[in-house]
Amino acid sequence: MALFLSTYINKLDSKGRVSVPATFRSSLASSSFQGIVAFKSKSHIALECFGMDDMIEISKRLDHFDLFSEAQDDLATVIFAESKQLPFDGDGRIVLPEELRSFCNMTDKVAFVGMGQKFQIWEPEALEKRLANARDNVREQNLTIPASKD
Amino acid sequence: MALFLSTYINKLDSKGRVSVPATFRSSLASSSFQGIVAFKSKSHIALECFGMDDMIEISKRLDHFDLFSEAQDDLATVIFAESKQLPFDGDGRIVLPEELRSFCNMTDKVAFVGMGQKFQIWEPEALEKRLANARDNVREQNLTIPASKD
DNA sequence: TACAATACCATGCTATACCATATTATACCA
DNA sequence: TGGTATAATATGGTATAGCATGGTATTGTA
Repeated sequence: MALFLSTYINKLDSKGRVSVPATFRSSLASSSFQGIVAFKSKSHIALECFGMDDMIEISKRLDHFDLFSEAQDDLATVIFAESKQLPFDGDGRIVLPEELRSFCNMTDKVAFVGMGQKFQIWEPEALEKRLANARDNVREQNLTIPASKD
Repeated sequence: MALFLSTYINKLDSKGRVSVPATFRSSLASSSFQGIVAFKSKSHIALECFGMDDMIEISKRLDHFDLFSEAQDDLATVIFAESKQLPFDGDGRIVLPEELRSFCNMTDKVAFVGMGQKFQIWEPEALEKRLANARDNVREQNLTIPASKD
């Protein structure tokens, strides 16, 4: 199973290209598509990123709804219509489309943030603020990780 | 497995021709028919599109209704009788028949909208409204992807 | 024979595949 | 433990192939 850890900051070139951290790429090596799938986060000014296999998994779960039901339609629209398929080039880079870059206010550098099964891409300064905020939330609410169900 | 992702806007020429996005075509490469199947959506001013292999799959699902029940008959009529088989030309284009274009109020551009196992074709401005609507529905009803059953 | 549908061809553009360099991290050896 | 060699990674630039698009020819049909 793919597991994305740690944070890496890489450079965005004039064409919107950026190297995906090598450790993230190796997590996706066995995927059916050499690249990532990205879409705008619903809760942050950032991009949510998955491997293609996870998107297929999501698609299968949606099959539990009736094919033309409203819920199925709304979810599929939000998730799939607004996502972008970003293939690796020969050197492990992706091209971040202008639309996604401007949504995140990205200029010359971006941060890849491991989140376990998925990862996010942030404008580095926005990420700093978010991290400080997340630390506060964890401290104030004494958030903990649930015990294993095994 | 074929998965349709993202949204692409392509030009409709004077003969009603339009390029199917290359990524969608490659999802259909292994299909038994080189082209798509399209029919008018029941819930939107848009076209629902599948590969031929998925139409066969839908047909199997309909078998779960009683063979001569009203529901089965209605659905089968709407989906199969009113659907059009649109073959690719040598350059990966389809011809959208006048009847389907006018149903969607299409003029010079159309949007191909990935929905996972299917895709839709929209008049671009109508799509914008639909996207906003889908986002609202998901937020208001707290729709989420069902958890895995594993 | 006239019309419409479809197959075929031609072109500009853009995405991406390729190559070349710089930089960093790692491994090896003293 | 420290320094150096080496390999992997990140980055920058260029060439090319594929794609979207426009047009023409040919076939079938009424």
